[in-house]
Amino acid sequence: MAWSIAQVARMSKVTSRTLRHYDDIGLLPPARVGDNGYRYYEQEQLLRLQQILVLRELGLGLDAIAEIVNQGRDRIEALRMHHRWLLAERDRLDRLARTVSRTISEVQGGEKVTSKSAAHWFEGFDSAKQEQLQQEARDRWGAEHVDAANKKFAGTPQDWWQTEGQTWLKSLNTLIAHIDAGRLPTDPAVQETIDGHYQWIQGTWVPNRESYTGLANLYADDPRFRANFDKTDPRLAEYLRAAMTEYARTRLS
Amino acid sequence: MAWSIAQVARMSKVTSRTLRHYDDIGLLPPARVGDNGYRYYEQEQLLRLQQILVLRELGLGLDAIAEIVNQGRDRIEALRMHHRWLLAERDRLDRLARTVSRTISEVQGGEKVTSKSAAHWFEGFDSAKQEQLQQEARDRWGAEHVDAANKKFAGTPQDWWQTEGQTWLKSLNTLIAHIDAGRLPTDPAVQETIDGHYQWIQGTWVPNRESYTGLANLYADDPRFRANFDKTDPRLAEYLRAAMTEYARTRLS
DNA sequence: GTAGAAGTTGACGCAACGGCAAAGTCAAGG
DNA sequence: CCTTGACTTTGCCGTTGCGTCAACTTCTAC
Repeated sequence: MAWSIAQVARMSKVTSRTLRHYDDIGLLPPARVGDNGYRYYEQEQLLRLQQILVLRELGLGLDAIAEIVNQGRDRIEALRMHHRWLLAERDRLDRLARTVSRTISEVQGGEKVTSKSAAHWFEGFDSAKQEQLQQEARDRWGAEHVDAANKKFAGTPQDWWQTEGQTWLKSLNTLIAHIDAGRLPTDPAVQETIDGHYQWIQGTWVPNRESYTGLANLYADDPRFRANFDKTDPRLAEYLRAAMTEYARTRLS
Repeated sequence: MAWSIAQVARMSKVTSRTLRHYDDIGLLPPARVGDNGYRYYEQEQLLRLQQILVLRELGLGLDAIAEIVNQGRDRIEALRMHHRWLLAERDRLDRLARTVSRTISEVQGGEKVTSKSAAHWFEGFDSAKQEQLQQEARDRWGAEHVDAANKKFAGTPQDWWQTEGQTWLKSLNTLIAHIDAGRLPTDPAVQETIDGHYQWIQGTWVPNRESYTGLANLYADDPRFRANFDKTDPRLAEYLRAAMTEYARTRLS
């Protein structure tokens, strides 16, 4: 079923002016615009609006919200991530309340304040920064193509590794050869190997500098990937991180 | 001890530019300005800054924050109020997280959405409004003069009622006479009686329209006051509320 | 047809800073 | 004393995300 702009505004407590603004900037286009020029919204738009409001609540700017909302391909995963962010923010507010409690005690105690104790007065105010959440989302979706490829073969990470992963293994063996030859991760030959990986990735995902760097960190830090790399060669994970990070820095924006 | 602006900025994670802005608008003047023109802050200012940051975190505008921070005369009470607001906000974020959890379940269930179910998607987004918190603070301080007068006599609310309250009781008896005479709360004679109350209050507190209205509501809604009014005459509380509200509307700004 | 509600677009203003420039002050080292 | 770099000042401009308002169109009920 479809809702008019006023109905959506009432449900969501967002003004119709804001909804139009979000349409203007492409953040939340309506499902359709009638012959009369009126906007009509469907379930898909309401779900998207909820995501927007969560991220707005968490203090993100609209450009960051657009990026996160637009790039998510698995809605359930996105919602789970938002849920986790909300719980983290809830816990931060709890910490804030505890900071105020502590202040009450100190003021009642009439103690002389020092630089050290005063610093405690501001614990919890340093909220999750836009960049941190944005980066986490990028890391998340950077890993998505791996999950998607894994799902495609309807198997476990080990299955992927034994099949599609063999292509990737060839690249890894090349990297190991680079290591044995004493080449730095920044060496042009190493970067060419990484470029092969980057071209391969583009089949399902086009990362930018930040998200490709995020993927590099994921390979090195996530136990699933780390275990496989270490099995092949214990030097590999960190070498790969350095090489991919360099590639992202010099060739991506 | 005194802190420079950069030291305060580092402790509080607020930029020095913002601290200067707060000085400019009178929200947070420094303890003193040195001969060199530099701002120096003391414990008092840090405590005030913490309050400002709490209220900012809760979404209040700076003008509302100024009002709340400036009017509080009992710091401990103010901090307790802020603590309570933070806990309420924390609980709201918890509700938001639950809303997202519910959405996850519904989307996974693939159910068709109705107007009724969609409305649940936005539960928790309606945060505490600036006006609500402002009003609560005004109510709080509106009641403060009663508490202060009560403390002055170092007794219980009943003590106050038996002593200073007798002056107040005379006004109430006049109001009861107005009721018996069938005069509406808006009647000029009634308003003159309320004016007597207003003049009496000014000994300890100068309310504006909103805070005097808040006091009217406090008298009618707070069990301590309500019980005393009902004891005198069951018609009194609501009549007083209406009369004081009218007085505030027509004579205060 | 009329009136009021609902919706549109466009434009302006506001709040709360962040960033930057220009200039002054301070402290340490030569 | 001079120099340098860190720290601080004031003033000004721009940004972001709306809220408000005006002028106009569309819809619905009487």
